[in-house]
Amino acid sequence: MTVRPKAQPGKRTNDPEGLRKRVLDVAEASFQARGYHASSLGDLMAAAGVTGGALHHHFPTKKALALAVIEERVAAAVEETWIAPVQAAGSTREGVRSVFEAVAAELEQQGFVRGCPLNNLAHELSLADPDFRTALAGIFSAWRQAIADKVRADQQAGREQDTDPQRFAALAVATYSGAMSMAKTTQDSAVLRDCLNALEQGVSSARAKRRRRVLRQYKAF
Amino acid sequence: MTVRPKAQPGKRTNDPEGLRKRVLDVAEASFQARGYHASSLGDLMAAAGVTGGALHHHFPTKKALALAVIEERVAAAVEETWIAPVQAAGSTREGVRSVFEAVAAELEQQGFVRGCPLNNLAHELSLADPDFRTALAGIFSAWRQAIADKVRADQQAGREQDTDPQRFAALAVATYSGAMSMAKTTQDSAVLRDCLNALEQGVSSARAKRRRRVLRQYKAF
DNA sequence: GACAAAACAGGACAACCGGTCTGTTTATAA
DNA sequence: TTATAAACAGACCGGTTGTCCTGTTTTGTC
Repeated sequence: MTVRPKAQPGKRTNDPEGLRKRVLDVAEASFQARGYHASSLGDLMAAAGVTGGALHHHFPTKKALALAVIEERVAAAVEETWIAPVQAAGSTREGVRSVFEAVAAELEQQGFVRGCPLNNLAHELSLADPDFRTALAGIFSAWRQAIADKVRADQQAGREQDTDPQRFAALAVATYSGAMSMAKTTQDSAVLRDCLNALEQGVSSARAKRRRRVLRQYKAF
Repeated sequence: MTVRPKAQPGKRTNDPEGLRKRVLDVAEASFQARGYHASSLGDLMAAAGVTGGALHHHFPTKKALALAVIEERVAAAVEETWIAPVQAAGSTREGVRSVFEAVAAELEQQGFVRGCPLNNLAHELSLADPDFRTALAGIFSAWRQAIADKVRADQQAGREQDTDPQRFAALAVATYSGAMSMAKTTQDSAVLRDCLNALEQGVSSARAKRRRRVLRQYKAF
């Protein structure tokens, strides 16, 4: 995985930041792939090329390590894959669509689904420890708020007047989370596209829907 | 928790089915509250009042126990709380609404959120073992199919002509799963109602939406 | 260079985990 | 009753886990 400059006997170079980063890299990946409880510190140490003493120096407990992964890595992942793209998009719906499609494309390319980092840890740790729960809830909150803010920006531009920002944000986050959950379980990213299409059809094709409804009523009787 | 008829020395009554049920009860609850890896067989044995020999007789391995919980309990829970109510409802939307509201009411009544049994285990075990993944994926599939079938029934009754059954089913399941995930993390069931409202507003208020859109365009310029 | 603090090495340990094993008791059928 | 298998009891074991502890090396500061 990551290259570790194995010191020949007698030479050592202290690199606290680099070592800390390596540990976080490995922990993030292992928590994502195997979960918190199934990831042993021994495995992480071996994978990161780090001794017990060094690990304990930077992260006194396993919980401290997980908390750092959540606050520094999971939060950043949500920021990078969701918040920033939505903020940069021309509209909320464009942003949501682009994220769904980007994630689906990435999953299809890499061939398997590891799931959403936030949801993976949220399910395993929310009830295990109040500190975990608080940290994870904060990320969910920021995620939702970013989408709601984007809806409000749309509304100030004269769009989405009939959309409740908070509700839509909740729906978007829930749909994505649930879709990723199913995608992980079925190992098939198609459900992501199904959900996106259903989401868009439901909330934005009002005109087409009304036309069809009239036609159908003719045929129904 | 459950009453265990502790045998006085010399008297014992074999009750294989009852013992098996007690173990499954305890395992289901513990897997739900603490997760699979965080539940030790020792704890389960103590909680169920069962010895190691008895446990091993009915469930040779921890994996076998978990598989039984998934196939017998989690599947039944989805059937009971989702599939049956939706099938019994007058329409898909009524069914979905009633389930969301029933779950939200139950959560508010009991004061805290344990999360969705299926999603909890799906996140922790889907990547851990192919057998787990297959069993869990089957439950998701049945869940989705039941909703999709209900939509098709609606369509044969002349409704929901503009709804794609598969997509709507995926959206409903994903929204519920994701909402429960957030509810568990924030320990607040309000997000369930937010998602339900957003879901219903999005897919069923086409007429009202169109009216508002026209009015807004007047004001916008 | 002297010195203190930070960074790291690596072993030790006690608790715990899941599984196995042997033996005993209960139910079933002949 | 007797044989036969199922049901259960309870101790045991090898391996693992997270954490701690002592010691050594590097780094920064005066």
